[in-house]
Amino acid sequence: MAPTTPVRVSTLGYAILGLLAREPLSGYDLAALLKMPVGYYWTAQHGQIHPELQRLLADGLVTYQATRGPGPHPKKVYTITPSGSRILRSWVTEPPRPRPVRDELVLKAASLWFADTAAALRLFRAEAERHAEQLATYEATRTSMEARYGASLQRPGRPEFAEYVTLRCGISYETHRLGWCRWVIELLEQADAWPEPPGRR
Amino acid sequence: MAPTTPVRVSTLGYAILGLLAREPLSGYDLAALLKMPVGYYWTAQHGQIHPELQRLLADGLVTYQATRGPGPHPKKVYTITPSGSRILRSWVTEPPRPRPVRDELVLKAASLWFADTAAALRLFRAEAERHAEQLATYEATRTSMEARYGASLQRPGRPEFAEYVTLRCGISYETHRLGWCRWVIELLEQADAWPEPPGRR
DNA sequence: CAACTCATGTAATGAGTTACATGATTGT
DNA sequence: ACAATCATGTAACTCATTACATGAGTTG
Repeated sequence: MAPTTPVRVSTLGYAILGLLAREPLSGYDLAALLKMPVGYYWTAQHGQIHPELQRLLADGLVTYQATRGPGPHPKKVYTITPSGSRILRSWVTEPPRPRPVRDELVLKAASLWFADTAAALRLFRAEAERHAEQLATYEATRTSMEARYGASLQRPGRPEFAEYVTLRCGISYETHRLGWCRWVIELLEQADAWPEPPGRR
Repeated sequence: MAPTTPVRVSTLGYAILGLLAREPLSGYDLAALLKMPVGYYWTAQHGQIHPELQRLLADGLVTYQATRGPGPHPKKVYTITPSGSRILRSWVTEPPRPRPVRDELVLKAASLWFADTAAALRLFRAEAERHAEQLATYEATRTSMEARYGASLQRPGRPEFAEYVTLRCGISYETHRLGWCRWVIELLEQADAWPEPPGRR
Protein backbone atom coordinates (compact mmCIF):
# COMPACT_ATOMS: atom_id res chain seq x y z
CA MET A 1 0.00 0.00 0.00
CA ALA A 2 1.21 3.52 -0.79
CA PRO A 3 1.96 5.59 2.32
CA THR A 4 -1.19 7.72 2.45
CA THR A 5 -1.51 11.02 4.32
CA PRO A 6 -0.82 10.11 7.95
CA VAL A 7 -4.20 9.89 9.67
CA ARG A 8 -4.30 12.07 12.80
CA VAL A 9 -6.77 10.83 15.40
CA SER A 10 -7.63 12.83 18.51
CA THR A 11 -7.73 11.23 21.95
CA LEU A 12 -11.51 11.39 21.80
CA GLY A 13 -11.30 9.51 18.52
CA TYR A 14 -9.37 6.72 20.25
CA ALA A 15 -11.88 6.70 23.09
CA ILE A 16 -14.62 6.11 20.52
CA LEU A 17 -12.63 3.48 18.61
CA GLY A 18 -11.94 1.69 21.90
CA LEU A 19 -15.65 1.39 22.58
CA LEU A 20 -16.47 0.39 19.00
CA ALA A 21 -13.79 -2.35 19.16
CA ARG A 22 -16.08 -4.16 21.58
CA GLU A 23 -19.37 -3.76 19.76
CA PRO A 24 -21.12 -1.59 17.16
CA LEU A 25 -22.77 1.47 18.70
CA SER A 26 -24.70 4.57 17.66
CA GLY A 27 -23.55 8.09 18.48
CA TYR A 28 -26.25 8.19 21.11
CA ASP A 29 -24.96 4.99 22.73
CA LEU A 30 -21.42 6.40 22.72
CA ALA A 31 -22.63 9.60 24.38
CA ALA A 32 -24.34 7.55 27.08
CA LEU A 33 -21.17 5.50 27.72
CA LEU A 34 -18.92 8.57 27.74
CA LYS A 35 -21.12 10.44 30.21
CA MET A 36 -19.82 11.17 33.73
CA PRO A 37 -19.10 9.41 35.99
CA VAL A 38 -19.07 6.13 34.09
CA GLY A 39 -17.00 6.25 30.87
CA TYR A 40 -13.55 4.77 30.69
CA TYR A 41 -11.97 7.73 32.40
CA TRP A 42 -12.77 9.87 29.44
CA THR A 43 -15.85 12.01 29.06
CA ALA A 44 -17.54 13.73 26.13
CA GLN A 45 -20.95 15.09 25.12
CA HIS A 46 -22.83 14.35 21.95
CA GLY A 47 -21.95 17.79 20.58
CA GLN A 48 -18.38 16.60 20.36
CA ILE A 49 -19.05 12.96 19.50
CA HIS A 50 -21.06 13.42 16.29
CA PRO A 51 -18.50 15.61 14.50
CA GLU A 52 -15.72 13.26 15.65
CA LEU A 53 -17.58 10.26 14.20
CA GLN A 54 -17.80 12.12 10.88
CA ARG A 55 -14.02 12.64 10.94
CA LEU A 56 -13.37 8.96 11.76
CA LEU A 57 -15.71 8.04 8.90
CA ALA A 58 -13.87 10.33 6.47
CA ASP A 59 -10.59 8.66 7.49
CA GLY A 60 -12.08 5.21 6.92
CA LEU A 61 -11.67 4.11 10.55
CA VAL A 62 -15.39 3.43 11.05
CA THR A 63 -18.41 2.63 8.87
CA TYR A 64 -22.11 2.71 9.65
CA GLN A 65 -25.42 1.10 8.89
CA ALA A 66 -28.29 3.57 8.77
CA THR A 67 -31.90 2.87 9.72
CA ARG A 68 -34.88 5.21 10.00
CA GLY A 69 -34.43 7.23 13.18
CA PRO A 70 -37.09 8.64 15.50
CA GLY A 71 -36.26 12.24 14.59
CA PRO A 72 -35.51 13.98 11.32
CA HIS A 73 -32.11 12.24 10.97
CA PRO A 74 -31.47 8.55 10.26
CA LYS A 75 -30.06 6.44 13.12
CA LYS A 76 -26.50 5.30 12.41
CA VAL A 77 -24.88 2.29 14.04
CA TYR A 78 -21.10 2.57 13.73
CA THR A 79 -18.64 -0.32 13.35
CA ILE A 80 -14.84 -0.18 13.56
CA THR A 81 -13.01 -1.04 10.30
CA PRO A 82 -9.81 -3.17 10.03
CA SER A 83 -7.92 0.08 9.48
CA GLY A 84 -9.47 1.51 12.65
CA SER A 85 -8.52 -1.63 14.60
CA ARG A 86 -4.94 -1.38 13.43
CA ILE A 87 -4.52 2.26 14.42
CA LEU A 88 -6.21 1.64 17.79
CA ARG A 89 -4.00 -1.36 18.60
CA SER A 90 -0.80 0.58 17.97
CA TRP A 91 -2.04 3.61 19.95
CA VAL A 92 -2.93 1.62 23.07
CA THR A 93 0.65 0.74 23.98
CA GLU A 94 2.29 3.99 22.91
CA PRO A 95 3.38 6.12 25.88
CA PRO A 96 0.71 8.72 26.73
CA ARG A 97 1.75 12.33 26.32
CA PRO A 98 1.97 13.87 29.77
CA ARG A 99 -1.28 15.66 30.45
CA PRO A 100 -1.15 18.98 32.28
CA VAL A 101 -2.31 18.75 35.87
CA ARG A 102 -5.47 20.70 36.55
CA ASP A 103 -7.17 19.91 39.84
CA GLU A 104 -9.44 22.57 41.27
CA LEU A 105 -9.57 21.20 44.82
CA VAL A 106 -5.79 21.05 45.09
CA LEU A 107 -5.60 24.56 43.65
CA LYS A 108 -7.97 25.70 46.38
CA ALA A 109 -5.84 23.82 48.91
CA ALA A 110 -2.82 25.85 47.77
CA SER A 111 -4.65 29.00 48.92
CA LEU A 112 -6.06 27.41 52.07
CA TRP A 113 -3.87 29.52 54.37
CA PHE A 114 -5.79 32.51 53.05
CA ALA A 115 -9.25 31.17 54.01
CA ASP A 116 -11.41 30.83 57.08
CA THR A 117 -10.67 27.54 58.90
CA ALA A 118 -14.32 26.71 59.60
CA ALA A 119 -15.25 27.21 55.93
CA ALA A 120 -12.24 25.11 54.88
CA LEU A 121 -13.43 22.31 57.17
CA ARG A 122 -16.88 22.40 55.55
CA LEU A 123 -15.28 22.17 52.10
CA PHE A 124 -13.09 19.19 52.94
CA ARG A 125 -15.82 17.34 54.81
CA ALA A 126 -18.11 17.66 51.80
CA GLU A 127 -15.34 16.46 49.48
CA ALA A 128 -14.53 13.51 51.73
CA GLU A 129 -18.18 12.51 51.66
CA ARG A 130 -18.29 12.68 47.85
CA HIS A 131 -15.25 10.44 47.59
CA ALA A 132 -16.58 8.00 50.18
CA GLU A 133 -19.79 7.68 48.16
CA GLN A 134 -17.95 7.16 44.89
CA LEU A 135 -15.72 4.58 46.53
CA ALA A 136 -18.72 2.68 47.85
CA THR A 137 -20.25 2.63 44.35
CA TYR A 138 -17.00 1.36 42.82
CA GLU A 139 -16.63 -1.32 45.51
CA ALA A 140 -20.13 -2.55 44.80
CA THR A 141 -19.31 -2.77 41.09
CA ARG A 142 -16.14 -4.66 41.95
CA THR A 143 -18.01 -7.21 44.03
CA SER A 144 -20.55 -7.84 41.27
CA MET A 145 -17.84 -8.02 38.57
CA GLU A 146 -15.81 -10.53 40.55
CA ALA A 147 -18.88 -12.67 41.18
CA ARG A 148 -19.88 -12.54 37.53
CA TYR A 149 -16.56 -13.05 35.74
CA GLY A 150 -14.31 -14.81 38.28
CA ALA A 151 -10.91 -15.89 36.98
CA SER A 152 -11.41 -14.45 33.49
CA LEU A 153 -10.75 -11.01 35.04
CA GLN A 154 -7.10 -12.12 35.10
CA ARG A 155 -6.93 -12.84 31.35
CA PRO A 156 -5.50 -9.85 29.46
CA GLY A 157 -7.23 -10.75 26.19
CA ARG A 158 -10.69 -10.21 27.66
CA PRO A 159 -12.64 -6.94 27.54
CA GLU A 160 -13.73 -7.53 31.14
CA PHE A 161 -10.04 -7.65 32.17
CA ALA A 162 -9.55 -4.11 30.82
CA GLU A 163 -12.74 -2.93 32.49
CA TYR A 164 -11.66 -4.45 35.81
CA VAL A 165 -8.23 -2.81 35.56
CA THR A 166 -9.78 0.65 35.08
CA LEU A 167 -12.23 -0.01 37.91
CA ARG A 168 -9.37 -0.90 40.24
CA CYS A 169 -7.67 2.35 39.23
CA GLY A 170 -10.83 4.22 40.20
CA ILE A 171 -10.98 2.44 43.57
CA SER A 172 -7.32 3.20 44.21
CA TYR A 173 -7.81 6.85 43.24
CA GLU A 174 -10.85 7.37 45.46
CA THR A 175 -9.05 5.70 48.38
CA HIS A 176 -6.11 8.07 47.94
CA ARG A 177 -8.33 11.12 47.67
CA LEU A 178 -10.44 10.16 50.68
CA GLY A 179 -7.33 9.53 52.77
CA TRP A 180 -5.86 12.89 51.86
CA CYS A 181 -9.11 14.77 52.58
CA ARG A 182 -9.40 13.09 55.99
CA TRP A 183 -5.80 13.96 56.80
CA VAL A 184 -6.45 17.61 55.93
CA ILE A 185 -9.61 17.57 58.09
CA GLU A 186 -7.59 16.26 61.05
CA LEU A 187 -5.02 19.02 60.67
CA LEU A 188 -7.72 21.68 60.47
CA GLU A 189 -9.55 20.26 63.50
CA GLN A 190 -6.41 20.26 65.61
CA ALA A 191 -5.68 23.85 64.68
CA ASP A 192 -9.25 24.77 65.51
CA ALA A 193 -8.95 23.16 68.98
CA TRP A 194 -5.60 24.81 69.80
CA PRO A 195 -5.79 28.09 67.98
CA GLU A 196 -2.78 30.05 66.75
CA PRO A 197 -0.93 31.39 69.81
CA PRO A 198 -1.09 35.18 69.47
CA GLY A 199 2.30 35.71 71.10
CA ARG A 200 4.38 33.81 68.54
CA ARG A 201 4.72 34.61 64.90
CA MET B 1 -21.43 49.93 47.85
CA ALA B 2 -23.75 49.48 44.88
CA PRO B 3 -23.89 45.92 43.54
CA THR B 4 -21.61 46.24 40.49
CA THR B 5 -21.64 43.90 37.50
CA PRO B 6 -20.75 40.48 38.96
CA VAL B 7 -17.06 39.91 38.20
CA ARG B 8 -16.52 36.52 36.56
CA VAL B 9 -13.06 35.09 37.21
CA SER B 10 -11.79 31.97 35.46
CA THR B 11 -10.04 29.19 37.37
CA LEU B 12 -6.77 30.34 35.89
CA GLY B 13 -7.56 33.78 37.27
CA TYR B 14 -7.89 32.31 40.76
CA ALA B 15 -4.65 30.38 40.29
CA ILE B 16 -2.93 33.69 39.54
CA LEU B 17 -4.63 35.53 42.41
CA GLY B 18 -3.60 32.70 44.75
CA LEU B 19 0.05 33.21 43.85
CA LEU B 20 -0.18 37.00 44.02
CA ALA B 21 -1.74 36.75 47.49
CA ARG B 22 1.67 35.58 48.71
CA GLU B 23 3.87 38.11 46.95
CA PRO B 24 3.91 40.50 43.98
CA LEU B 25 5.04 38.78 40.77
CA SER B 26 5.52 39.55 37.10
CA GLY B 27 3.78 37.62 34.32
CA TYR B 28 7.08 35.93 33.67
CA ASP B 29 7.39 34.81 37.29
CA LEU B 30 3.82 33.48 37.21
CA ALA B 31 4.56 31.52 34.04
CA ALA B 32 7.60 29.96 35.72
CA LEU B 33 5.56 28.97 38.80
CA LEU B 34 2.68 27.60 36.74
CA LYS B 35 4.94 25.48 34.57
CA MET B 36 4.81 21.68 34.77
CA PRO B 37 5.47 19.80 36.96
CA VAL B 38 5.69 22.31 39.78
CA GLY B 39 2.70 24.68 39.97
CA TYR B 40 -0.05 24.23 42.51
CA TYR B 41 -1.73 21.50 40.54
CA TRP B 42 -2.60 23.99 37.89
CA THR B 43 -0.57 24.69 34.78
CA ALA B 44 -0.55 27.48 32.21
CA GLN B 45 1.78 29.04 29.64
CA HIS B 46 2.57 32.69 29.24
CA GLY B 47 0.36 32.87 26.15
CA GLN B 48 -2.59 32.38 28.48
CA ILE B 49 -1.27 34.23 31.50
CA HIS B 50 -0.70 37.67 29.96
CA PRO B 51 -4.22 38.09 28.55
CA GLU B 52 -5.65 36.80 31.86
CA LEU B 53 -3.65 39.40 33.80
CA GLN B 54 -5.12 42.09 31.55
CA ARG B 55 -8.61 40.85 32.39
CA LEU B 56 -7.88 40.78 36.14
CA LEU B 57 -6.51 44.30 35.79
CA ALA B 58 -9.64 45.51 33.97
CA ASP B 59 -11.76 44.04 36.80
CA GLY B 60 -9.64 45.81 39.42
CA LEU B 61 -8.44 42.60 41.09
CA VAL B 62 -4.76 43.36 40.49
CA THR B 63 -2.58 46.41 39.89
CA TYR B 64 0.98 46.71 38.63
CA GLN B 65 4.14 48.74 38.88
CA ALA B 66 5.95 49.08 35.56
CA THR B 67 9.70 49.41 35.11
CA ARG B 68 11.80 49.42 31.94
CA GLY B 69 11.95 45.85 30.65
CA PRO B 70 14.71 44.12 28.76
CA GLY B 71 12.63 43.82 25.58
CA PRO B 72 10.35 46.24 23.76
CA HIS B 73 7.66 46.02 26.50
CA PRO B 74 7.89 47.40 30.05
CA LYS B 75 8.23 44.85 32.88
CA LYS B 76 5.13 44.76 35.07
CA VAL B 77 5.09 43.51 38.65
CA TYR B 78 1.53 42.68 39.67
CA THR B 79 0.02 43.01 43.14
CA ILE B 80 -3.35 41.71 44.35
CA THR B 81 -5.86 44.43 45.37
CA PRO B 82 -8.20 44.30 48.41
CA SER B 83 -11.02 43.50 45.98
CA GLY B 84 -8.95 40.64 44.55
CA SER B 85 -8.22 39.31 48.05
CA ARG B 86 -11.90 39.36 48.91
CA ILE B 87 -12.97 37.43 45.80
CA LEU B 88 -10.12 34.91 46.26
CA ARG B 89 -10.96 34.27 49.90
CA SER B 90 -14.58 33.48 49.13
CA TRP B 91 -13.67 31.26 46.16
CA VAL B 92 -11.23 29.09 48.12
CA THR B 93 -13.86 27.44 50.30
CA GLU B 94 -16.60 27.20 47.70
CA PRO B 95 -17.16 23.61 46.51
CA PRO B 96 -15.22 22.94 43.29
CA ARG B 97 -17.34 22.18 40.24
CA PRO B 98 -16.82 18.52 39.35
CA ARG B 99 -14.17 18.36 36.64
CA PRO B 100 -14.62 15.84 33.84
CA VAL B 101 -12.24 12.90 34.14
CA ARG B 102 -9.71 12.71 31.31
CA ASP B 103 -6.83 10.35 31.90
CA GLU B 104 -5.06 9.03 28.82
CA LEU B 105 -3.32 6.10 30.53
CA VAL B 106 -6.56 4.81 32.00
CA LEU B 107 -8.22 5.26 28.61
CA LYS B 108 -5.47 3.12 27.11
CA ALA B 109 -5.98 0.61 29.92
CA ALA B 110 -9.63 0.33 28.92
CA SER B 111 -8.49 -0.99 25.52
CA LEU B 112 -5.69 -3.12 26.94
CA TRP B 113 -7.47 -6.38 26.05
CA PHE B 114 -7.05 -5.32 22.42
CA ALA B 115 -3.24 -4.92 22.60
CA ASP B 116 -0.14 -7.07 22.59
CA THR B 117 0.76 -8.17 26.13
CA ALA B 118 4.51 -7.58 25.74
CA ALA B 119 3.93 -4.05 24.47
CA ALA B 120 1.47 -3.43 27.30
CA LEU B 121 4.10 -4.54 29.80
CA ARG B 122 6.60 -2.08 28.32
CA LEU B 123 4.04 0.72 28.62
CA PHE B 124 3.22 0.04 32.26
CA ARG B 125 6.83 -0.49 33.29
CA ALA B 126 7.75 2.88 31.80
CA GLU B 127 4.80 4.53 33.56
CA ALA B 128 5.69 2.91 36.87
CA GLU B 129 9.22 4.25 36.54
CA ARG B 130 7.95 7.78 35.82
CA HIS B 131 5.78 7.70 38.92
CA ALA B 132 8.57 6.26 41.07
CA GLU B 133 10.84 9.12 40.00
CA GLN B 134 8.20 11.76 40.67
CA LEU B 135 7.49 10.21 44.06
CA ALA B 136 11.17 10.31 44.97
CA THR B 137 11.35 14.00 44.02
CA TYR B 138 8.28 14.80 46.11
CA GLU B 139 9.63 12.84 49.09
CA ALA B 140 12.87 14.78 48.94
CA THR B 141 10.90 18.05 48.92
CA ARG B 142 8.90 16.80 51.88
CA THR B 143 12.02 16.01 53.89
CA SER B 144 13.51 19.44 53.23
CA MET B 145 10.21 21.21 53.98
CA GLU B 146 9.79 19.40 57.28
CA ALA B 147 13.35 20.20 58.29
CA ARG B 148 12.94 23.83 57.31
CA TYR B 149 9.51 24.67 58.70
CA GLY B 150 8.88 22.09 61.45
CA ALA B 151 5.70 22.61 63.46
CA SER B 152 4.54 25.65 61.49
CA LEU B 153 3.50 23.21 58.74
CA GLN B 154 0.57 22.39 61.04
CA ARG B 155 -0.66 25.99 61.28
CA PRO B 156 -3.45 26.62 58.75
CA GLY B 157 -2.79 30.35 58.54
CA ARG B 158 0.66 29.87 57.04
CA PRO B 159 1.42 29.74 53.30
CA GLU B 160 3.82 26.83 53.95
CA PHE B 161 0.92 24.87 55.48
CA ALA B 162 -0.98 25.13 52.18
CA GLU B 163 2.11 24.21 50.20
CA TYR B 164 2.70 21.19 52.42
CA VAL B 165 -0.90 20.05 52.05
CA THR B 166 -0.67 20.09 48.24
CA LEU B 167 2.69 18.31 48.38
CA ARG B 168 1.19 15.56 50.50
CA CYS B 169 -1.59 15.24 47.94
CA GLY B 170 1.03 14.79 45.25
CA ILE B 171 2.83 12.13 47.29
CA SER B 172 -0.43 10.32 47.94
CA TYR B 173 -1.36 10.50 44.24
CA GLU B 174 1.97 9.16 43.00
CA THR B 175 1.85 6.35 45.56
CA HIS B 176 -1.61 5.36 44.34
CA ARG B 177 -0.57 5.51 40.70
CA LEU B 178 2.61 3.54 41.26
CA GLY B 179 0.76 0.85 43.21
CA TRP B 180 -1.84 0.49 40.46
CA CYS B 181 0.80 0.28 37.68
CA ARG B 182 2.70 -2.40 39.61
CA TRP B 183 -0.47 -4.37 40.16
CA VAL B 184 -1.24 -4.27 36.41
CA ILE B 185 2.35 -5.37 35.65
CA GLU B 186 1.93 -8.36 37.97
CA LEU B 187 -1.29 -9.40 36.24
CA LEU B 188 0.31 -9.09 32.80
CA GLU B 189 3.40 -11.04 33.89
CA GLN B 190 1.30 -13.89 35.27
CA ALA B 191 -0.68 -14.09 32.06
CA ASP B 192 2.54 -14.08 30.07
CA ALA B 193 3.92 -17.01 32.14
CA TRP B 194 0.76 -19.12 31.85
CA PRO B 195 -0.63 -18.17 28.49
CA GLU B 196 -4.31 -18.31 27.57
CA PRO B 197 -5.32 -22.00 27.33
CA PRO B 198 -6.33 -22.51 23.70
CA GLY B 199 -9.01 -25.13 24.56
CA ARG B 200 -11.17 -22.84 26.73
CA ARG B 201 -12.90 -19.69 25.59
C1' DC C 1 29.28 35.20 18.59
C1' DA C 2 25.95 31.79 19.80
C1' DA C 3 22.97 30.28 23.23
C1' DC C 4 20.39 31.21 27.23
C1' DT C 5 17.58 33.89 30.42
C1' DC C 6 14.58 37.71 31.02
C1' DA C 7 10.19 39.85 29.54
C1' DT C 8 6.00 40.91 27.18
C1' DG C 9 2.63 40.69 23.54
C1' DT C 10 -0.60 38.60 19.62
C1' DA C 11 -2.55 35.18 16.32
C1' DA C 12 -3.84 30.69 14.74
C1' DT C 13 -5.41 26.45 15.93
C1' DG C 14 -7.48 22.80 18.53
C1' DA C 15 -10.31 20.85 22.23
C1' DG C 16 -14.41 20.98 24.94
C1' DT C 17 -19.05 22.90 26.68
C1' DT C 18 -23.51 24.61 26.12
C1' DA C 19 -27.32 25.83 23.67
C1' DC C 20 -30.42 25.60 19.79
C1' DA C 21 -33.02 22.76 16.49
C1' DT C 22 -36.08 18.84 15.07
C1' DG C 23 -39.26 15.14 15.89
C1' DA C 24 -41.17 10.23 16.91
C1' DT C 25 -42.50 7.02 20.68
C1' DT C 26 -43.59 5.70 25.36
C1' DG C 27 -44.93 6.28 30.02
C1' DT C 28 -47.45 9.19 33.84
C1' DA D 1 -51.29 17.00 27.99
C1' DC D 2 -46.61 16.71 29.57
C1' DA D 3 -42.27 14.81 30.36
C1' DA D 4 -38.80 11.52 29.34
C1' DT D 5 -36.21 8.71 26.19
C1' DC D 6 -34.39 8.06 21.71
C1' DA D 7 -31.57 10.20 17.99
C1' DT D 8 -28.81 13.33 15.23
C1' DG D 9 -26.92 17.69 13.71
C1' DT D 10 -24.90 22.64 14.02
C1' DA D 11 -23.29 27.09 16.00
C1' DA D 12 -21.42 30.05 19.47
C1' DC D 13 -18.46 30.28 22.90
C1' DT D 14 -14.66 29.43 26.26
C1' DC D 15 -10.41 27.45 27.37
C1' DA D 16 -5.68 25.92 26.28
C1' DT D 17 -1.58 25.10 23.26
C1' DT D 18 1.71 26.45 20.06
C1' DA D 19 3.97 29.47 17.27
C1' DC D 20 5.40 34.01 15.85
C1' DA D 21 7.43 38.51 17.15
C1' DT D 22 10.74 41.67 19.49
C1' DG D 23 14.92 42.74 21.93
C1' DA D 24 18.22 43.60 25.97
C1' DG D 25 21.70 41.49 29.09
C1' DT D 26 24.63 37.57 30.54
C1' DT D 27 27.43 33.38 30.10
C1' DG D 28 30.53 30.14 27.70
